[in-house]
Amino acid sequence: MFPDGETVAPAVTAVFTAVLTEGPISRVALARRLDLSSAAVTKAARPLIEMGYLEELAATERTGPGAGRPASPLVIRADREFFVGVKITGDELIGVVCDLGAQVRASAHRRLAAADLDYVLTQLGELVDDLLDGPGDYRARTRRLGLAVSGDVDHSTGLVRYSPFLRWRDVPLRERAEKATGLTVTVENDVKALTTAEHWFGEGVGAESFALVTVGAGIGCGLVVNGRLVSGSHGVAGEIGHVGFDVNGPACHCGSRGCVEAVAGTDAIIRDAGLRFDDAVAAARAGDERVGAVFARAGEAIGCGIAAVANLVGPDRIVVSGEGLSAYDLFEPHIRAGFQRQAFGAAADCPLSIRPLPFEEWARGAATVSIKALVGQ
Amino acid sequence: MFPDGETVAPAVTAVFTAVLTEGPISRVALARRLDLSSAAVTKAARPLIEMGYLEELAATERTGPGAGRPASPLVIRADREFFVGVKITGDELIGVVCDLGAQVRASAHRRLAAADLDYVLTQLGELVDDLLDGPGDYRARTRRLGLAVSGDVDHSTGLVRYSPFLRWRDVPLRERAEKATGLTVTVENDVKALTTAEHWFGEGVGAESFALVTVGAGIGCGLVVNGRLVSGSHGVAGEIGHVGFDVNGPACHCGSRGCVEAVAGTDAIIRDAGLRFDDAVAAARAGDERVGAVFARAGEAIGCGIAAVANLVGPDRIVVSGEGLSAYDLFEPHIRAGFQRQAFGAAADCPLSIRPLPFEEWARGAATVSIKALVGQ
DNA sequence: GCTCAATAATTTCCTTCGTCAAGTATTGAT
DNA sequence: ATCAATACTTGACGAAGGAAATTATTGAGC
Repeated sequence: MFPDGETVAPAVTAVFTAVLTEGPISRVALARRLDLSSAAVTKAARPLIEMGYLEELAATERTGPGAGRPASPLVIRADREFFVGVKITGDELIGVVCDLGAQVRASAHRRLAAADLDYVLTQLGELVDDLLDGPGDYRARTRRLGLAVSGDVDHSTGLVRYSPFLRWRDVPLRERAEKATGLTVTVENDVKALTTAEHWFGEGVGAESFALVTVGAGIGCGLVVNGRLVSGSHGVAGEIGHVGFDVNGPACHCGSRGCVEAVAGTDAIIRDAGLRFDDAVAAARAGDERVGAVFARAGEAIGCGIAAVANLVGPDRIVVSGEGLSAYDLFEPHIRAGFQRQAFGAAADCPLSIRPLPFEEWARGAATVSIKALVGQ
Repeated sequence: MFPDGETVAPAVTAVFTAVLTEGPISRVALARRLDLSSAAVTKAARPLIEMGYLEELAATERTGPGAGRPASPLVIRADREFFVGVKITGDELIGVVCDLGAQVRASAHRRLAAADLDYVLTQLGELVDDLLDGPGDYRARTRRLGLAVSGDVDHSTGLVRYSPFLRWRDVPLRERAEKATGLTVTVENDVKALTTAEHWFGEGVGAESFALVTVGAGIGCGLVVNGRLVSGSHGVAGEIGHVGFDVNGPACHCGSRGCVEAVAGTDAIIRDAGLRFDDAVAAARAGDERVGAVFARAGEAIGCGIAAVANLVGPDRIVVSGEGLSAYDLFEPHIRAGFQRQAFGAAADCPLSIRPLPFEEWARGAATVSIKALVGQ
């Protein structure tokens, strides 16, 4: 962690993380929040301020009775350090530079003509150079790169065990990418990266448990329980797309029938509508009832899958997003209906945010993972 | 914790818990397991031995190369302290006395003529007295009572928020039961209690993540993720019974259709077989194909529900149990088939233990919760 | 303006916990 | 016997937080 890999006290990590995700926040508030003495917070904050990661904000408006010394809230110095995040897909690299507050400062992408490792690494190196040496002069203050890859990824070793889209097996991606870029690299599964981003910097802030559902070609889910990301012991977790919806439904590529993904994945919609995805969206928007019903059923299936998550782990809040939600307007009410139908008891009260995914969000997730690595988590 | 509520060092708790669940185990092995120095283990073990909770076993067979001082494994002194566990149902109290190793030493039960709190507490007091003052002389070495109740229970305050079967709402059960019995009381949801029992003393030992599925009138599920029990922020978690199975299936009491419970709960089987549950079991065993198909479909639905858990959280292992599994032979193959069908990728490799639930197991779960409370968790 | 109560932050001192490194204990092999 | 190997114990030390006193900064009341 931090400039030269020194280990730091737990309280320092805790304070940094809390300011990062919940700042600006005063020392007393931190002490309450983290169950520490205010003395401990003062001590933990000092080195962070000295290293330039935090700064004190001028006291602003008061909250309490009105008497007493006003708090001096701590905030991140967002431009203290920058982070590169790159999402690697089968045919494209999407890269961003984020500041410490996970705000996107620059972005770039490259089409990939192939998926073989050496070629991808060359392209990655060039993409990172483009980002860091372009306008903004980020190079000097950037040490870390986060990579987001779909599939089975061992975050702790940086090994890509298996990525179907890239057709990679047991690729030591961290090691190779560090050589190719000269940066300290962190590798994570793409959905988990996005989940972390949303948990630390998005709508999941402060949640003890949280779920992020991505809707697209596949339907996935990242899970935070008891404040920690769920990994799944066999490398499988969050496969909401293969929760059952209709035993008698259409065959799924997984071998079963009627999985959520077999009803609501992009391919399923193309199949049921008999149109390309964009055309189906257009038709439904134009009022085609038959195609509209396809989206309705798909949305309902997604909602039922989400309800399964709510029923099983009971998260504080759920965010639904993904490139499939470019057709947000067609899905949204049906996702909610499916969720309400299937959520049991108080699970139905779980707040559900449904919204399309901004471009670059996946790459921002990758950058977030490298911020998390800086903090040492 | 411990004789007089003193707080103890984290390492002491860790060592005690590890010996409890994984003993006999030597100090070096504990040090490796808990990522502590062997010196720390020595220091943590000492007070536990002095208080009589642990003892040293004579060194037995050797494992390594053969040279070197043999290890002296630490074990629990199971009879150091006893724990009462009582499962409270709408019409019965089932109580056990367990030793520190969660072995049942005595058991008793009482039918309940009503479910009103004062009456139940009176009966509870008498049941506890029967257990402690009967043969075995447990009274002197028993300080704790664990209570398992179905429904929404706040474990930390001992408040029963809502229990449908008992028709209790916001009952301060811990407080009242402590007055009625003179013991230190811990209250927990019944499925969570059973899950803890299995995680600490049963087939879940050593698992970082673990699921226990109970099959009966309702179908429930307890979940351990990252070593911690999952609570669910709205008091809902583990509602595997209301995972979707068949959109077009029979109406469920929850308002949806085709939930696992609506197909595989005891009531559903009675409905579909047109017979009382026991008669249906007999008919299926006698080869009645129509009734056999009812069990087959029910088992498959349960298997799909379990697969949803495996797909979403990827536990190290899953145990399926419950009073419904008195018809174990009829369910088992179909549960496995449904699971295999719906489990995605590596999730299908998750070990599945399916077995009927011994009588008293629920009460043993309640006792386990009080053991956990002793250890301070 | 001065004093006081209220709240925030800091300082100083101290306890606690766990590590390190050195030592003791107990074995099998030569 | 001696030695290597492994298990455990001891005592000195250091890092991390807590408690309580102290300083800082405000508004309210006079």
